[in-house]
Amino acid sequence: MIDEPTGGDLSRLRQLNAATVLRVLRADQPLTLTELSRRAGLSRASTEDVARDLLGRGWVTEVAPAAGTVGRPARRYRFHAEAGRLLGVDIGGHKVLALVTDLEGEVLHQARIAVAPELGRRERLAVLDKCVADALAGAGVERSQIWSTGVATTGLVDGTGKVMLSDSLPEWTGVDLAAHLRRLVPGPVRVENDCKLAALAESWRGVARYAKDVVFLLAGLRTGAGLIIDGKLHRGFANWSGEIGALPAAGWLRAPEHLRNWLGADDSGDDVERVFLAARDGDREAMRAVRGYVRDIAVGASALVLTLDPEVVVIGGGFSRSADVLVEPLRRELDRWCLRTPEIRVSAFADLGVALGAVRLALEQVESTVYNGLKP
Amino acid sequence: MIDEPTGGDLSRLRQLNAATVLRVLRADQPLTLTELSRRAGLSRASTEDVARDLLGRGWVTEVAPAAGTVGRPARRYRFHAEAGRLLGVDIGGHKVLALVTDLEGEVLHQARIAVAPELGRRERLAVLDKCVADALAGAGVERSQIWSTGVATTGLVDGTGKVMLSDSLPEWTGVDLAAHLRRLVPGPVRVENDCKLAALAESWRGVARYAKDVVFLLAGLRTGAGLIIDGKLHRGFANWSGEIGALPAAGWLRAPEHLRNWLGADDSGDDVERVFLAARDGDREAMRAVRGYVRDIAVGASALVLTLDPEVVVIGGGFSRSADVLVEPLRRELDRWCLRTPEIRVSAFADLGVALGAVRLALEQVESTVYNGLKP
DNA sequence: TATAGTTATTCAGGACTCCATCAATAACCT
DNA sequence: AGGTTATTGATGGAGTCCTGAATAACTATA
Repeated sequence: MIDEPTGGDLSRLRQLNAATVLRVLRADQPLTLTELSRRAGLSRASTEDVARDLLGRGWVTEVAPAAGTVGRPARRYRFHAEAGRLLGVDIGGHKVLALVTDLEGEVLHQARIAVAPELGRRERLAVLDKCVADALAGAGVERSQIWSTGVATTGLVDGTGKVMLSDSLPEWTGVDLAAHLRRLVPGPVRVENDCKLAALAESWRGVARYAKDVVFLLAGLRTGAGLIIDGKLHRGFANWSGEIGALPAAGWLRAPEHLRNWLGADDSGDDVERVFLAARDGDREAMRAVRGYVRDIAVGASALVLTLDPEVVVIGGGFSRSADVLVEPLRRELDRWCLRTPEIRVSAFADLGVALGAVRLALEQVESTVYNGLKP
Repeated sequence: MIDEPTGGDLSRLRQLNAATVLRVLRADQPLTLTELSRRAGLSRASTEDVARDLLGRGWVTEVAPAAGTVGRPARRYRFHAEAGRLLGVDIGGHKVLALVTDLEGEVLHQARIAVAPELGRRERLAVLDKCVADALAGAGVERSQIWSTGVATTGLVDGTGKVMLSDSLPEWTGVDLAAHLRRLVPGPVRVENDCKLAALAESWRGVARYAKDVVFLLAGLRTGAGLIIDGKLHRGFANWSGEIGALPAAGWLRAPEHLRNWLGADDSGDDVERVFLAARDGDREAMRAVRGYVRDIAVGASALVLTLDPEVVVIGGGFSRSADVLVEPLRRELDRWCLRTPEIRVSAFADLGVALGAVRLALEQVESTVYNGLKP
């Protein structure tokens, strides 16, 4: 959050203290000055000073005092989440999803538009524009109120917000999403790969909240991974981290074949669910197909786990709806290969995870400017 | 380095400033006050104040003014590396190595004792004691001058400094090295796995100095890995990171067989070098053996690279002496599997790398206490 | 209903750290 | 010996934090 705690000016100290007060306040909501000062490690007097300052800048607001307490009722403050809005967008193969949230990441409105995977670039961008407009309208928010935007997309993304490579959407390669979004909304725009953002969401407010090191598996017809290392999203030198699936020995390329074979010729994407349903009902062939799928997935997953030794593995993506059929076999397979099998948890975000990660990306941007500067 | 930049007291600001001045000073050595103030971002007056403070505490010393400059010669300061000593120990299968350094990590003396791999636990610990004593005597340093100690050992280490598992030295499992060393020297003692520390050394003052993400491969009859992620040593939840070798699909278990087969029945460890020499001389069979070895190693290495997308891969360990025969084939194999092949570099530490990593571990301990507190 | 008890708030005084500025000082070069 | 250049030292002012005493608001109890 803070770039370099290099010390310096007196005002720098005030900045740091203001930042901690804000952080404490955001950790749990309405606090009295005395509580605040205790948790921030400052004297009451200074805390008051800082609070007045933050109040003036619009970062915090006052809440009605709590009733029914002994003594003079204390003023209570909370983080002013309504001061600005965040936009998080998930551009997937089958849908575009836009979330408008407050500065806490609380979702105010979501808009969703289904699209065909074979849709062209221009048309997809048009859908994106429409979806963002819908979300803003639904939340009753002007474009100008958006402080920061996060965008998730399939494919690998470079540092500037351009899509470098997308094998599921060939037409998508080369799109400069950051530039496109910047025309729509003010404030910074950051773009990132969908797996990575789903991982970020899980470590932010998902099932991996308290873990420092997390492996997130996006399980679907496409298999992907996102890594949280030391509490932060790991990107790597050229943003190609987590691409273990490219290694044939990892088994991820072959894995979905087991499911497709069971389905037969009709390979329409949405039908894959049927295998899991059948397996749950005890269909022998379906169970075998699922087992084969898991066995293949598990090799790559084990490679990730053995490399990083994470605290928890999170299963997300389309197949996570059928996680009850997947988790136990996966655990058994990981037990087979790993020195220490991490906890396995299933995402609880349904198909919102990626978009929430995008929101988190937007929020990180805001936090980084807040915590060193407190300018806005 | 700094736990929580929580701000707080006025004295905290002074601490931060003192820490930055020290950091600046350590980055490159003798500096005048004006230079120091410029780089630390403080006013000259404050810098002087801080410098006087640090001088009084023994953290910096004065150097003779530079001659041949115009104007009044400025006082020059440098980090007082002689204020304390560090001890770094590498306990390997075939040798015990102890380094005594100053606070910059400059080696004052090294002591080395060769041991047989089959040596028992008590005897090995006795050798360790001897080696430490030799190193101290050779450097002319009293035990009491040692501020901090780092220990590298084969096998996996738990958080308290106990060896949890060592397959190369079965008798070693369960040894409480931290406790043992604490009886020998004052100050904190930290213990870590040898691969991890070799990686740390490379990112500290080795060939991976400027990289944020590094995969270090310890190539020898045993293959291992250490990971630097975001500039820090990655340990994982239970300190089992980098153990990709446990996965059969990674090929690391099988890899040395290629070399052993060429060598024939006489499998004495030191002879492996012969394969590489023969391969360099053009022996067809030897070349085939080396190629097979590299092909197997490369699968696991690719798994690490694809997972993390590091900037550089460093080859260390016993075989790094023959790196000229290994690097090119390895690069070709990585090209085959990886989306982006990182730079490949060869360690320049010969067999000192692990011990230097141990020194770095000791130094980190000192830095963490220095930068928040400045007590000693 | 009045008073004691409890907790928050407000205010003033004191201490510490940093900065800007200016005069004094020291060494080197010509 | 004088000029040049840079450092050193001292002073005053500003910003921030802390402590402690006085005041304010509300509850509980007689």
